[in-house]
Amino acid sequence: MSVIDSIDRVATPAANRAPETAVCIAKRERILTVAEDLFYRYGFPGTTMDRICAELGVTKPYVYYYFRDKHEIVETLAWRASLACLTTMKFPADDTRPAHLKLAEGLQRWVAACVTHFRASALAFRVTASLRPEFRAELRSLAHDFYADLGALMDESKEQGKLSFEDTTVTAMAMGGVVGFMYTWYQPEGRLSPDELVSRLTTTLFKMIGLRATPARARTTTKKPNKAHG
Amino acid sequence: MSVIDSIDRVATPAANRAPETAVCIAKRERILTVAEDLFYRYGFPGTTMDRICAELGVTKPYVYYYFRDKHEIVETLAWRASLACLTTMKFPADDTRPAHLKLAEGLQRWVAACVTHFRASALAFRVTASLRPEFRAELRSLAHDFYADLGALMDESKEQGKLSFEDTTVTAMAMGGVVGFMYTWYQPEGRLSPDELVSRLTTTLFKMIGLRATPARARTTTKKPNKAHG
DNA sequence: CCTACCGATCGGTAGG
DNA sequence: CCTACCGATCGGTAGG
Repeated sequence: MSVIDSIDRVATPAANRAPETAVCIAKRERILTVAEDLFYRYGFPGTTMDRICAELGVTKPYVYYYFRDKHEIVETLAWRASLACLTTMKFPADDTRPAHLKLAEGLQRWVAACVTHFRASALAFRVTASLRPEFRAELRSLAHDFYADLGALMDESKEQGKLSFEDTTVTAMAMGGVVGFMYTWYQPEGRLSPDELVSRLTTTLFKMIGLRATPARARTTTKKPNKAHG
Repeated sequence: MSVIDSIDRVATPAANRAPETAVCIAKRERILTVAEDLFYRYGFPGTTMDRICAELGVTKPYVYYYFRDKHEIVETLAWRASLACLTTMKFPADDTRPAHLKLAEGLQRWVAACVTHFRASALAFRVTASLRPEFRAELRSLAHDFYADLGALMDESKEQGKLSFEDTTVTAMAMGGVVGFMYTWYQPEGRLSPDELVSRLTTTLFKMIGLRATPARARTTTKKPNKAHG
């Protein structure tokens, strides 16, 4: 998969920098975790390298050992999230189920991925202007492929009489708004649990295309431990 | 209306600066037009005052004569757009139509306003981190009131058996995503005319809440002359 | 209404 | 001798 290859191109440190030992990877991930939260809260220009370092309790050369520059950090985050969200409409070649069943599963996965990665996926939209043009083009390409897959499944299901909607493109974009805009209002500690939110949003998407099916049980990958544990 | 009052507080120059003559207002508007396009394309931090001045063919003191600082420009733009989009669910006290008819009209107006102001409304979402906290709070308050009105109309219509949806808040937020996310994909010179886009998006919103009504003829206020003229 | 210029702060990197 | 890291400071540019 060329798509899977490209994550390494962005996310893997160059040979002359941090090696890929378990310790280095862990430190690298810690930087990413802190940066993700700061970028989400204060935006890309509003987050200084000094702030990231302060939050980590380290100095700048520490961070610059693991990342070439500030852009490599935000691009790694945005790329991971985009990859997680925008490959959910791909199915193996030997998957011969009818289109509307694949679509139902894909939409469910899409929503779940967007809920899980809502912080980082916000980056892909909000900091667009701060991203390098080449990287923006890659994100656009990823999104383009996703909407092509989504539109194809929608059209095929519609031809088979399983869906009802007016305009494929506008409806697909409208669905993109439903999940893509979530970062403006979603609060992980809010009224709904991640799984409940996924379920309700998936139901909404189904309704938008006239898909009559019950969403399967949601499965989100929450990094933080659940509140029920405390 | 306290809401209408507040536009002056933000948009009107202070007394010790530019007077409100027709010429001054026109110059001010020209700055806003140029800035809106640049902010939309390059973001708030990515748009330098030098760039705005270069685009206008003036020097910085010219711009600083009409605006106190960079923030006043972006806040004027964001406030106008937000006001236009987020007061569409308000109706006169003597409007005694059933809730679902008001809702249909309100949704239509909302979509039309978002299409018309898509550049500036993008600011309200994308440059959030760059806005002054007090101004962000005012935008949030405006949005809060809007969703309160929207939710009330939705609930009332639902009680009267005119609508079908699962969760009021999630559905309202999902609709917000449909129109709010438009700035990421809408191209004014694209396949659909503004009116066609408004019509299709309104249809999508109606479908999300099970509202069975035909959207009225769209009316968008496009500032640029239509292509059909050329 | 312009030229010239400031205080402050940014991302990134030198030597040790 | 290498890695991982520190204190100090660089050049360049932002808003004003």
